[in-house]
Amino acid sequence: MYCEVIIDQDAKVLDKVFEYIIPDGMDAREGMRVLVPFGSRIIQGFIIKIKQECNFDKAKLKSVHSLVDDFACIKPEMLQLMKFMARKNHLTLASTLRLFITSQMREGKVKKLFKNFYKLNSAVDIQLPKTAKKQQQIVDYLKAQNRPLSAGELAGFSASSLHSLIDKQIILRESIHVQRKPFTIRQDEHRVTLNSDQARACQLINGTQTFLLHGVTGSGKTEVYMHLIERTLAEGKNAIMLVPEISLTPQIMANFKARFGERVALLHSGLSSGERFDEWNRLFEGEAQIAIGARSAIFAPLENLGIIIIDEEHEASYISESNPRYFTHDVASFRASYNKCPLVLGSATPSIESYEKAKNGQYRLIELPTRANGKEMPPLQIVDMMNEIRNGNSGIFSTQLLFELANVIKNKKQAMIFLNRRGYSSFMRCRDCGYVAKCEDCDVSLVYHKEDQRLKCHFCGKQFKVLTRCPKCGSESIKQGAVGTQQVVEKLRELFPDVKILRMDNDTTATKNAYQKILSEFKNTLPSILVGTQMIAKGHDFENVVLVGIVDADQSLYHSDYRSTERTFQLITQVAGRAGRSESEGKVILQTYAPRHYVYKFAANYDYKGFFRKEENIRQTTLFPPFTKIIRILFASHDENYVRDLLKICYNEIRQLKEKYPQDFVYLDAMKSPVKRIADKYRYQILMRLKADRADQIEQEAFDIVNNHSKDTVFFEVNPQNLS
DNA sequence: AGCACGCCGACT
DNA sequence: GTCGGCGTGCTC
Repeated sequence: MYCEVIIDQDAKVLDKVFEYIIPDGMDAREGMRVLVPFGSRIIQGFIIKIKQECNFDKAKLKSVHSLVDDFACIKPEMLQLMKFMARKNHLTLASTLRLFITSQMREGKVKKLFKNFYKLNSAVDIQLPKTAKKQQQIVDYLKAQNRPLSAGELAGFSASSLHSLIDKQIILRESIHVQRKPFTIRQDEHRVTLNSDQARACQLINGTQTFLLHGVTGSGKTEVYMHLIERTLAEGKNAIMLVPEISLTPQIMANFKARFGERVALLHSGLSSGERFDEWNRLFEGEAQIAIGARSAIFAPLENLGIIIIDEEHEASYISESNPRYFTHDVASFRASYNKCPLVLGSATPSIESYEKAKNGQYRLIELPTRANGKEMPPLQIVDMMNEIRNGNSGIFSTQLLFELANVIKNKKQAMIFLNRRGYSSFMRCRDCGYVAKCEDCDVSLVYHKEDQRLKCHFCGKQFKVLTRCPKCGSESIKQGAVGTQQVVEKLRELFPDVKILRMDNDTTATKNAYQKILSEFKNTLPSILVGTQMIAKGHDFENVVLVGIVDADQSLYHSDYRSTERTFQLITQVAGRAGRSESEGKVILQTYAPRHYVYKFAANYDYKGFFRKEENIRQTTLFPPFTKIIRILFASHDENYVRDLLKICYNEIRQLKEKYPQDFVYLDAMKSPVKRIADKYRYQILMRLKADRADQIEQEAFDIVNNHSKDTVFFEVNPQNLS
């Protein structure tokens, strides 16, 4: 017997099938991990097929060295998914396979947690010399406890006394597999009866379709999900639910634990690798039937799926932008159709792509048009900052926002200030010669962080000393550009010196529990103001928050990205939802320098459909996704001449492709990347836009061209999220 | 990725 | 004469 093996190394040249002989008597099955001789060493691989014949020269074939496990860790569905994903996203098979298992299942870095327990050997009489006092203490302690104790529980005694007792066989050591218990918060379950919209949604969701559940903020989508999962379990099937990483808060997890107890496995980034493995294993062995987690939980090792749910489906985090690049929606849709189960995409502000699919019938649209608590969304006021400047106010805050902030403080309530830029200010610029401080490896402006007096590169993380004089012209008049969260906090502290002002962004939540600490501090202080980036936009409901201020709404608008308007709309809707969650009246103030932009008109009325129609129309006339496909081929290398030549060669061949399909190309050009250098690699790119009908075929041909010339300096990206 | 093989410079 | 630099090419 022979087998096809994928080597667990992701160099592109190794991304092919290698054949091996299965030795007689070896119980090798498809999906198993194996060790195989490879060149002069022995490495790990995966059997993806077992067969009677082989294609390779039999004389050169080697035999499988050994099996790593006694089970197939990759199930048949996942082997098919591997092929699908690798083809669709131009990935190596090995890097795809690796998504399906936990990291420590590589390199035999082992698996189940075994802990040593110690107990008295009942078969021998305990006779200790009187001098061995320490040893006697251990024996007495074990007698008193009358159960096996772990090393931790015996930590009060010295290891050497324990070891001599083991040598004398008075104490026996045994290794017991223990389950790591990553989650302990308990919460009482509160079950809500579904309202008629929710009940109707649950009834409609069935069969093998994809459903787009468009529910306004606070319409109770989570209740629908819980109900659907409950129903799925009752049918004896399993469920996957994906949520954005940032909404994997303890509160949400506690809700699901309360409802489903041990049947749910939670996969989130806070888990240690050991905990992660145990949760994975509970799913693999069928002990848990529900997988809840961020993006990667879509690969949960569950069979017999009865439903897949993607909450907040518009979130960018569902698109993997690095290493194995993939779209979670594609994977979910593959698994749903393999398991013949429904796929539910839920959002208050669906992505334009998804809503378009619902509109043309690929998805079935289900709406939850009313808020479960019957309250209206808080009124949203747009403040024209140009007007403020004309009236002599060039500060960060408008008079309206300051007025409302003062009100909040007077009434001992809370406010949230949202600003999507961390740091103190965006860049340092010389007033005299216009010099802007840039990272020496990345060709991007450095961001000024006042607290630690550093200039930081948000691309590569490098830090630099603050400039006191311009390195170019020597002038000392160096000025800061647009404001960041640090500066907002500083200004607020000046304005309201007695009020607690907290900041939450990537910088203040770097340590493990900082996130929770900031939130609970905010919650317990009245009055108080929380300043933050995207992070504060999600999930947390604070009943005393009566004001939300969006300081510079335009910020996400000016990314050279076709999705920036859509994102701005989603962000505003989400942030606005933080105000007025409770009895007290809420209010949202949005500051902008472009008050006439259509996104604000629709956002102010929470008019998703109106926004969709406008945005759809724009994308259609300007030929952007979902009406076209954008392909970006990035070439990056330390050697600038090399990339430039490579780019030229590939570009010429792709131009011939354009001549072959002249009516399908909307755009084609080659250029330097917007960020010309990252981590000292020079970046060039080919950009193309293809009409949807034949895009897949042309994409493949373009990929083959590029892949022929270079296998490791090229990055092939479809509809990339950011074009740096 | 790793590792062997291979073909040129300065060293106990 | 040899040790060792890293370019090239192969791994079932």
